[in-house]
Amino acid sequence: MAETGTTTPRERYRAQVRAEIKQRAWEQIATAGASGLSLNAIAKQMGLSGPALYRYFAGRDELITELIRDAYRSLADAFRAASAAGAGLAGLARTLRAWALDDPQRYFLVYGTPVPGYHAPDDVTALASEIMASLLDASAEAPSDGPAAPFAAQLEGLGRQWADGHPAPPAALRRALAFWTRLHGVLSLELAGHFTGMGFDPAHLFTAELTTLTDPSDPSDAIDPPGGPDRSG
Amino acid sequence: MAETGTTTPRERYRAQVRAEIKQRAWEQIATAGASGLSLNAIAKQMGLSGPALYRYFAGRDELITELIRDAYRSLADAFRAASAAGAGLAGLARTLRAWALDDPQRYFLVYGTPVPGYHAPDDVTALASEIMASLLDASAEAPSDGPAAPFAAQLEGLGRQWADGHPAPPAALRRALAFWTRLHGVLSLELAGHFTGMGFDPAHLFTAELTTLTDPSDPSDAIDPPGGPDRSG
DNA sequence: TTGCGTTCGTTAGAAGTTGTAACGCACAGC
DNA sequence: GCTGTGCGTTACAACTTCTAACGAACGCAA
Repeated sequence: MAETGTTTPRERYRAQVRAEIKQRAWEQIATAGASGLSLNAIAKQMGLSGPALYRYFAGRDELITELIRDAYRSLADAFRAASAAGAGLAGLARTLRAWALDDPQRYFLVYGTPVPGYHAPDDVTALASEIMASLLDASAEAPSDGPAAPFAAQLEGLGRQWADGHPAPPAALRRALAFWTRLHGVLSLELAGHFTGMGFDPAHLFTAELTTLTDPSDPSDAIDPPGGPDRSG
Repeated sequence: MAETGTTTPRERYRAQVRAEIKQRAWEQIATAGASGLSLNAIAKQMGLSGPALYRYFAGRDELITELIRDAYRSLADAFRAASAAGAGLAGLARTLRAWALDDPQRYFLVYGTPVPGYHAPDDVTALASEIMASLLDASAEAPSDGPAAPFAAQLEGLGRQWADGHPAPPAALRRALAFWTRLHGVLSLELAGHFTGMGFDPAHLFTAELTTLTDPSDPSDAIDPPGGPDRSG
């Protein structure tokens, strides 16, 4: 079953050790955050000396970059799978939230505080584009008629730039952007613990914000219920 | 003008050195992030030996906690000043964005990736409540009639919990929450550089999201323009 | 099966970090 | 002017990342 292809024993061993290093790194990150990741501690856990790990990763930065890459790939895969299963914007939102709650620090590795000097390698930005492409696919499903809004008009033809030349109308771009920023806004604050002790269920806030995206004219969870004050006067 | 009160020369000197340490720390954080903060480097910059700083801060953690405290206080002050100047939700949004852009790492110190083990001291949560109070003040200004939405209904009487017993109606709580999460969503992604190279102005996206808060029924930047598809069929 | 070469893990060490301990000096207040 | 508190020092321990040099083990090929 394990059709590993033409890999030498050394390559297999190397891949296995690299995988174990990354797994231990994930465990460490989950409990101490990315800044608390220690190569030496990982080596000790594996019964190795510190410098041994440098045979597998050039250094701490490369390991973290690899973890970021895996995190992006994981989210991109989840989105692609959801898309393939026919999930719409709501399905993607559920996928995103489940992915985030599954490992909050993994979410923060992708969308959290950036290191000022760090610049993501090209393949990572490619994965980001793939994620955006799945999002645009789902955003384009819902029909968009009516005149283009001022900001949306600014988005004309930007799909080519974002996601592998995705040809999406401005309204879809606007919707995808709102999906991203609003759900990230709720999720990141929830995962950071800023809602603890506030007495409401973050999941409800998440779905309420989702509703503003999938059903913009649905008043059920709008900011202002219908029949508000007459603003024309 | 400088009514320092009854402070001994030693106290004044101590306060001055502490202030200089914090200032250098802010500079370091701005260029290398919070994880790149080094007490030794600060000491060298000030012409001191490493352990000298431990007379002023118990350790790295206490210094960072103090910086977080200052960051919270800074935002709370900015919000209070804006509120006192009669700023509404839009004014608070402008204040927030200017405060964030002024020092992105300071923003991330407050709303960025949390350290798993860290728990904020009580006075910091009190400042968070004060920020929330300013937000609720502005949120309560706009009248809210109509039936309470499902999620908003869950927020009944929660103002007492959030912000110094602030008596706000559910709709105001809902609005404040949306203000917080939506603007944070846009701001944090912008500051993290996730919009770079996408070809649109993050400021426009910010104001577009703000419009959904201050003018929920304004179609100008809504997700779906008016006259959308008939969803009842 | 017998080499040979790549790869791996080791120890040693440099340069950095946080943080503690002990010492001396200088300053402020009495 | 004396005295004690507070400050800065050096020395040190324990940790980190990361390099260098060495030896052993392993796979492959003849």
